[in-house]
Amino acid sequence: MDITRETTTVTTGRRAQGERTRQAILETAVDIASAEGLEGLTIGRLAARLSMSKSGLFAHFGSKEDLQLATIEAARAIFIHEIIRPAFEAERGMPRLWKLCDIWLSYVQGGVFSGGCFFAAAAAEFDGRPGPVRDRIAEIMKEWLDTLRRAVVESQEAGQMERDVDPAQLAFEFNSFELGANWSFQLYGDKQAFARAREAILERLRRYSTLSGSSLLPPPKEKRRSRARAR
Amino acid sequence: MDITRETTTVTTGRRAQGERTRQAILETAVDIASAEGLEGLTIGRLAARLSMSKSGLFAHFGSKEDLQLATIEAARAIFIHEIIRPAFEAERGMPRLWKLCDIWLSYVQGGVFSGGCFFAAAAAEFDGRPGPVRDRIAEIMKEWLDTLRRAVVESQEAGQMERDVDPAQLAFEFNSFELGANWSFQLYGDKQAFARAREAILERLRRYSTLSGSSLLPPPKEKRRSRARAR
DNA sequence: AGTTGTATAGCACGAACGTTCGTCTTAAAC
DNA sequence: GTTTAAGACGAACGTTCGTGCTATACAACT
Repeated sequence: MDITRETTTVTTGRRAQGERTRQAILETAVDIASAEGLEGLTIGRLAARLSMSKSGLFAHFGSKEDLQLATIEAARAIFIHEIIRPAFEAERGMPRLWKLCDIWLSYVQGGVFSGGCFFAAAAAEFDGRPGPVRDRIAEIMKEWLDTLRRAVVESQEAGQMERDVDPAQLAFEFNSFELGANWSFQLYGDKQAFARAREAILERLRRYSTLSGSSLLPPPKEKRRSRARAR
Repeated sequence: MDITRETTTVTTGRRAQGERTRQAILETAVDIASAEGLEGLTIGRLAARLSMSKSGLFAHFGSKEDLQLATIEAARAIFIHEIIRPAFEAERGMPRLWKLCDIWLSYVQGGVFSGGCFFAAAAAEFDGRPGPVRDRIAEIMKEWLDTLRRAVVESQEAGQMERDVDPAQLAFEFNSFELGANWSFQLYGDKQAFARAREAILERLRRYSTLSGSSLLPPPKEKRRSRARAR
């Protein structure tokens, strides 16, 4: 409560230009980083894209690492705003679980970040470089995995999913499908990968559902066979 | 045979020295690249690790891109030697399909490359940078995906797997599990991820198997369970 | 013995990197 | 109207990058 008031007081009372510029920088930074990586996110390139001087831009962050960390936070905010929040408007349980996966796939497909999933790329880039950046990425991805796992648990608690399903196992599998779809799309431009991921996820949701023909999930595709032939 | 003698004898000929050095360079290059990425694979660092001069090393390759491409080929050779070849010793059909997945997981777990799967890392790094390097990586990963898909088809032809399974779909799912396990292990050091991937793959193989309780696959539960707990 | 060709080293280059510094502008505070 | 400080700038730092040129050590062949 105090914090929000504090920030508004500062921004309106004092010159708001600094924070506004910083925000514009981070917006561009997220875009560059998702395509070129957090290391390819260069201060010079960033400054050029924003028609700023390197030094003027750099003054907003104490170091390159700080810039990377701030960029990660900005990407997390977008992720929460674009995926978590809308998915949580769905009813707790299987609908929410499905919507989490569905929206995630849509957000990669729709190109919210031009380089695919920001965190998948960042994780692959930094998984071998210890430090605060890697730690923060790992934390955020664990948040996501935990959100999936909790949605599975809640599905079971709501009596919508069989109880002998291991939530962590299912979360692992769903996350893997998303990584797989992202990988296939980024490397081959293969849009069909999203359909494959959705099919894999839905197949499992239906199989573990306690309600046969549940209206909690979208209706099954008609002839899966004929579609598979056309390739 | 010759190689052991070669190392002891210096008089193998000046002309053979070049290729031998080149091979030693690539061996180290693959290791560095798997951990630091193909861009982090720096000529200076590589030369330092090998106690060579930058220029002397550089002379073996016309450009950095050539070095990257040569490193990719070296990694592919290792991949074929360590995974494809031993898996193809298994009987064509489900045993081979399973062994492909199983060995892949073992090879990441065993740390053949210190940065996890070389190609998963390279694909993530280059998926947004057009050029020969990216193209070659995409080709090689397609080879792998195709190997999986063909193993599925052969399982069906051998009458071991239900025919209404879409081979490309199953290959996508298995590849996703492998990417997921690699991701989880690299980011969290989570060895349990390999057990999860194996469980997911085996579950599907058993479900689609035409032979219930098939001896073509490892037996369910038992040791794998207790092993998964010990972490 | 002298020539030739290969393998490596030495050195320097231009560019780009992250970073620091001093300076100018300008809106707000007094 | 003067003072203050935030914000942006240009120049330069030292380092590392990839990449050329040139020289040398040595095996092979004439």
